[in-house]
Amino acid sequence: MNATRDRDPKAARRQALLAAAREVFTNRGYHDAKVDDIVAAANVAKGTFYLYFEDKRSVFAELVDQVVAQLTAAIVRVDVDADIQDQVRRNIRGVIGVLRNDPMVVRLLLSYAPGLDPAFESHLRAFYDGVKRLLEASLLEGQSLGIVAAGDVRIFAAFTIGGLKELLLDASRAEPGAGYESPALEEAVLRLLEGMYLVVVRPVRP
Amino acid sequence: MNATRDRDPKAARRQALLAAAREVFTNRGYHDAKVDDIVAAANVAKGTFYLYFEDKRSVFAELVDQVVAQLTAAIVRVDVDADIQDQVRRNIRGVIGVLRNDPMVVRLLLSYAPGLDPAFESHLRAFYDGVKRLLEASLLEGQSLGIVAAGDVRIFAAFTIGGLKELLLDASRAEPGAGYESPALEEAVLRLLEGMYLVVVRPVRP
Amino acid sequence: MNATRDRDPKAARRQALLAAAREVFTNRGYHDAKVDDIVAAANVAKGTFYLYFEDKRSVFAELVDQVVAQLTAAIVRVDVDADIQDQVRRNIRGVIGVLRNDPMVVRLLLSYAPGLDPAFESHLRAFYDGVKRLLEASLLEGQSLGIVAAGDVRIFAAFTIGGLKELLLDASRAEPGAGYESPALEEAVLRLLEGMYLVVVRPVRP
Amino acid sequence: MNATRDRDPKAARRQALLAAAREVFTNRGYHDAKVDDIVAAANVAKGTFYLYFEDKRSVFAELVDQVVAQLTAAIVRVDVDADIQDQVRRNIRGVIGVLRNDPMVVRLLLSYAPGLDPAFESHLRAFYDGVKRLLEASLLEGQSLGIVAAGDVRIFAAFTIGGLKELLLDASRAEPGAGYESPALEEAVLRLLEGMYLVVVRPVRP
DNA sequence: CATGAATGAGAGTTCATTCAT
DNA sequence: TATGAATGAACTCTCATTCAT
Repeated sequence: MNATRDRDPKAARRQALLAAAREVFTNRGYHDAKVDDIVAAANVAKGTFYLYFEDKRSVFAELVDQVVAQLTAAIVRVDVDADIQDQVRRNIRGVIGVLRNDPMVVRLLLSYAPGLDPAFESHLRAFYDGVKRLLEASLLEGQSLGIVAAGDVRIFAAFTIGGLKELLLDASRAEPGAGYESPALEEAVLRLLEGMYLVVVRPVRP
Repeated sequence: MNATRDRDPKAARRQALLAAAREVFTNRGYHDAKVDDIVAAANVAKGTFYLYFEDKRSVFAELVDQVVAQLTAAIVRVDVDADIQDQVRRNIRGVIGVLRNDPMVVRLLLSYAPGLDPAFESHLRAFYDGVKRLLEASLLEGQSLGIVAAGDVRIFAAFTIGGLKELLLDASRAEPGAGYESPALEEAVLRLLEGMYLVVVRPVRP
Repeated sequence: MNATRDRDPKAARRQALLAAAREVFTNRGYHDAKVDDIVAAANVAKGTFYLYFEDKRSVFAELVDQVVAQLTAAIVRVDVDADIQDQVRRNIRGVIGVLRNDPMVVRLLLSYAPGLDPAFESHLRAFYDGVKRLLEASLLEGQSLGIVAAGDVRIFAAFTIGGLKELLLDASRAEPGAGYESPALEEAVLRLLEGMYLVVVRPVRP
Repeated sequence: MNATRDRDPKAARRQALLAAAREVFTNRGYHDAKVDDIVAAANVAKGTFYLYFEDKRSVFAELVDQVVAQLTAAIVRVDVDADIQDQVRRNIRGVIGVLRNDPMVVRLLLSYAPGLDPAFESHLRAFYDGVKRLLEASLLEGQSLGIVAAGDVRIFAAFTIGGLKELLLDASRAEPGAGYESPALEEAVLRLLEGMYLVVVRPVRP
């Protein structure tokens, strides 16, 4: 797993810088994180940073992209011929897993903060919009199949995403043992979604 | 109504600066908003700014406090002896009203951006925590009264707040006529909450 | 003459910075002149520099423009109905006067150095091209009037301009009393031009 | 012809670097030419550059020295017992030939730019001074022989050198066919010099 | 000899804050 | 009280040079 890191020193440096940047961005936020902090955390000289990244913005963008990729991989389209609840639960579990795996990402994604950086904002917005559209499409399909309640899917999607973000942010801040353990969280989210719009009982198939 | 503004020129300046700051923060975000922009929008000299506010951070904090006050005023504790649904609806309407009244506040609150400024972050966090605790307490009480479903109230509260934020952010960005009009929104949110945890006896329809 | 400097403190600062910049650019050249040097020479803080000038390049451009304006004012179009030699001599005297008045300008104009700064180079080139075109046009007209010898006016113009630049650069470096005094210089240049292409004997007027 | 390059790989590298440097300096100017550009053009690693040259400045100095050597070789002392005009013409042709042979040298020499680098400036100045002194000496001798008109030889020399530089710079920028072909240029320059100070007995035309 | 990753001293520029008028 | 010119610390990014491999 660490083959890359061990064998390819260049990739290792890159990883070290990314890790340092993630650390610093997480603790200080984008603007308060200075390139000096990042290189200090990575134990390299300042110039080295610019050997691996175009500029400060681009490291941040790369970190966001990593999370996006993980989330994209974690979400699968629901197959209506299989067990719906199980798939929804799996998606929930996947998303929670990605976000909890490393508390930094939640805060990162929460740094939506309009005006961070015009170029960067569109980057992050694009991701959210993508997820939202994906969810909306799924909900629409679900409605036509009778497994999602009637209602404005945009509202369902926005509420779901916002709720999840906030919930996971709380979870990321909670001490272990505070009842935010993953399986319980999954169950709770599933319940909420069921209450909101999911029609749990599988439609009878002829 | 404009008594303050007309009679007390000092307070008027303060208000003008606050309004200008709100405008600029809304359009540019906290970091990209320069004190120069604010004083330009307020038509005052730069030094004047520092006669009314400690520093840039403190204007922002004050704007947040204003919203907090409005929200606090908009939310009333549910009286279980009166019509529950009606009161919940009124609270929803109040919150939506405050936030939609001026799209800036949503973005403002969304500028949570950890690390904006250590001192400031705690300020904003304190507000959220306050709202969250208020909601949690209400839900707890509701549970004991049987009008809120069983479950972890922290999860209910977090999900509700996050969902509302996201939803209202979408609404603030939507064109008029896109179906995000207030009454419809209220209704939709009420339905969602009902599904999630509210046990509401639907008024009997003739 | 110093009314502006005395009465308008803002203009005075600007002048002080321009003077400091001229000094520093002259002694160190464009690239080696640091903004730090300029503000040190002007006895102001670094930030002050940027209150009066967009950036380093623009001070330099302004200095060049000053010289260009002086030169433009010093050169008058030759009126063929008046004493030609006298007018040519006056132009020579004017140009020499401007350039000698302050040795810095010669070095400044010699800093043509391709690649100084793409944006700046075109600026300086435009000036040279303008002067060259003006001279070419005058020579062409002179040829049609029989007061300029036959030949390629572009070559005449280029040689004249280059020769003058080099000569005045030498003069700017020479100690006083080395024989580069203005009247002698004027006479010598006039002789050179006469030899090169000027037909000195005024055409007989009918 | 390529003996050096073929047999001595070390010298070949050196030549490749010099050629690359000349190319890059020509296109970008001294300051805008980065060592990275040079090694990229030479297809060598960055460190290699420093195996062959002390630093960036010294490559530039060496290039200047090359031109100096070529020019020195191209200029022959005029033998007053032989055909004067012919020898002068040959010298002009030689100088033009060297400079036109490769347009880079003209721009290079024009990059005089005072303040490029204190140490470097004196280098380039020394060359100019050398050429100027050589020309002055020749002119002085010519005057004593009655083939150069009376006048300040420093002025003759400076004007000649500056004129030639400017003229050849123009020529280096002109499209082919614009009338700047070498023989015509030679002839024109000769005419100019004759007019300025050369006392030449025109060959009798039958 | 060759490499090219690493270095780090600086450069230009910004902007929240101060303070003499 | 109001002004706005002045400040200067701080930041991002560059690039000639070094040196371990």
